[in-house]
Amino acid sequence: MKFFNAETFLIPPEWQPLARVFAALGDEQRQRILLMFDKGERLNVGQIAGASTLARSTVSHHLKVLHEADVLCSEKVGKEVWFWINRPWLEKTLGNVLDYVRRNC
Amino acid sequence: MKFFNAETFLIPPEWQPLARVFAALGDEQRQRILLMFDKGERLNVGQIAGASTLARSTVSHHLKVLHEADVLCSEKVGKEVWFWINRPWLEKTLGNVLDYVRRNC
DNA sequence: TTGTCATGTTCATGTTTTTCGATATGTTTG
DNA sequence: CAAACATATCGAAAAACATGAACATGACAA
Repeated sequence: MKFFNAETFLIPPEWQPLARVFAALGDEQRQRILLMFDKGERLNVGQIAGASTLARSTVSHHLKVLHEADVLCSEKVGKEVWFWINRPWLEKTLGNVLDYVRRNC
Repeated sequence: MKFFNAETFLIPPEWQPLARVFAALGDEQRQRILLMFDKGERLNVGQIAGASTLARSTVSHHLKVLHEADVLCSEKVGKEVWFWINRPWLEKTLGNVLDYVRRNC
C-alpha cells in the first residue's frame, strides 16, 4: 500500500487542485455547460442560461464553481461577463493524471 | 455554440460513462482510496478500511461507486473481495477526454 | 456436522452537502 | 435615473455521505 503516514493516509498536496477539477466536472449540469463551448468560444451567463433549463442564478453558481476549479476563465467587459474554457490548465491537469495512471497504476 | 438540439441541449451519449468516472473521482474519500493502490496491487475492503478513518460499510459503499464507474475491478476469492485499478479503462477514458479537449476547446 | 469467527454487503437512520429558484443588491450603459 | 446583466444571499428540497446493526457467506476447528 502506498503513501503511509503513521496511521492515517494523506492525499499528496499536488492532488488538491486536481480534486477540485474532478468535483467540478462530476456534476452533470456543469458538464452540459462545458460542452456548450465551441472551440475558442466565449459565452456569457445569459447565453448559457438561454441554452439550458436552469435559472440564470443557478447557471451563475455553476459557472462560479467551474471558475474556482480553474476550468473556466472569465473577463468582465462592460455589463457582461464572458467565460471561456481554460484549455491549457485542463490539458495540463488531465495530462498529469494520465501520466500518474501510466506510471503508478 | 455547440450541439444544439431545437431548444434544449443534450449530452452526447458517449459522454455518460465518462460522467460516472468524473463523479466517482470527484469525492475526496474515493480519491484517497484510489491513491492507496500501489502499482498493480490488489486490496480488500478490510485493508482499505484499516488504512482509512471510515467505517467498513462506508468503504464498501465507496468501492461500489468506483466499481460501477469501472474505475475498479473486483474478484471474490474465498470470503474476501479483492479490488484493483482498472488501468486500461482509466487510461482510455482520460485519453479520450484529453483528445476531446485538444480538438474542441 | 455444528459452532464460531472473519469478511463483506445491505438496510434504516441521521447528518451533511449540494442544488435550485426567488429575491435583493451591485454595476455598467444609455 | 432607468434598463440590462450578473452576483450574493436565503430557504427549501433533494442528493450524497457516514454509521451501526442486521444479515449472508466462507473458512476452519472441534
